[in-house]
Amino acid sequence: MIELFKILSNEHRIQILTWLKHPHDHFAAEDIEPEVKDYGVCMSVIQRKAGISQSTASAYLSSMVNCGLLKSVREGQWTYYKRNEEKIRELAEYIKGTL
Amino acid sequence: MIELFKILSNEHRIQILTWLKHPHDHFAAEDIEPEVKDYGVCMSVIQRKAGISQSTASAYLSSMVNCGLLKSVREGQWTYYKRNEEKIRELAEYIKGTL
DNA sequence: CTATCATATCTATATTTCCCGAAATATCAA
DNA sequence: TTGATATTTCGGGAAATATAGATATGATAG
Repeated sequence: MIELFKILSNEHRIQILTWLKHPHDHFAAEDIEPEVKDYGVCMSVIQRKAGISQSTASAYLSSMVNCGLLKSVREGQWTYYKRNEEKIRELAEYIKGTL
Repeated sequence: MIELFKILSNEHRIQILTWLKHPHDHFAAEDIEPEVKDYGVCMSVIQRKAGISQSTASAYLSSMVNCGLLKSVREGQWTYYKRNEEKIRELAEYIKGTL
């Protein structure tokens, strides 16, 4: 849980999380993998939009996957990221119930 | 909000917050100010229980007041701390709704 | 007034985080 | 194979944070 809060203590990471909540409101349609595949958005697209270096984007996104906030799928040379809604719900429950 | 997550990124501070949720389960009755006064628990008591230095306790608690998680009342030489339930509810709502 | 207790603040140092560029790796296409 | 693109890993400097000890302030008891 502590780890989760650390990850959320950064403007860019929060932003990425909210962008991915409604990808179609924030990314061009061609930058979002088809609903059927449910792949989300790939790193370079997120990186450009966030205005951070690729190494930083990579580190951010993998830390978000590690703590369970995001899920990723590698497809060829691309890695697609999308939210893990369950984890986010869990976090809200924890704050409401336990904290 | 970012600030809030930073504050929550620390084991001791999370612990203090949960202790203060049900003070009677975690502190001696005489260390809790009367319900009527609704003052909560004073710093030195929290500090001893947390096993941190006095200066650290002071910094933790005032940072928690600053970000709205706690409320404090100074009474003579003591400062009593209690939770700001509204802020905590707001946080859960933010995560559930906006994030 | 003096001593003492509770708290706040100041100073200093160790640790962590932020975030980049460069290099390495992976994949695909020609 | 060569080249282009996507991603990951490595190394590190700057900035922020953590946290202790020393000191200051303020209240209270004797």
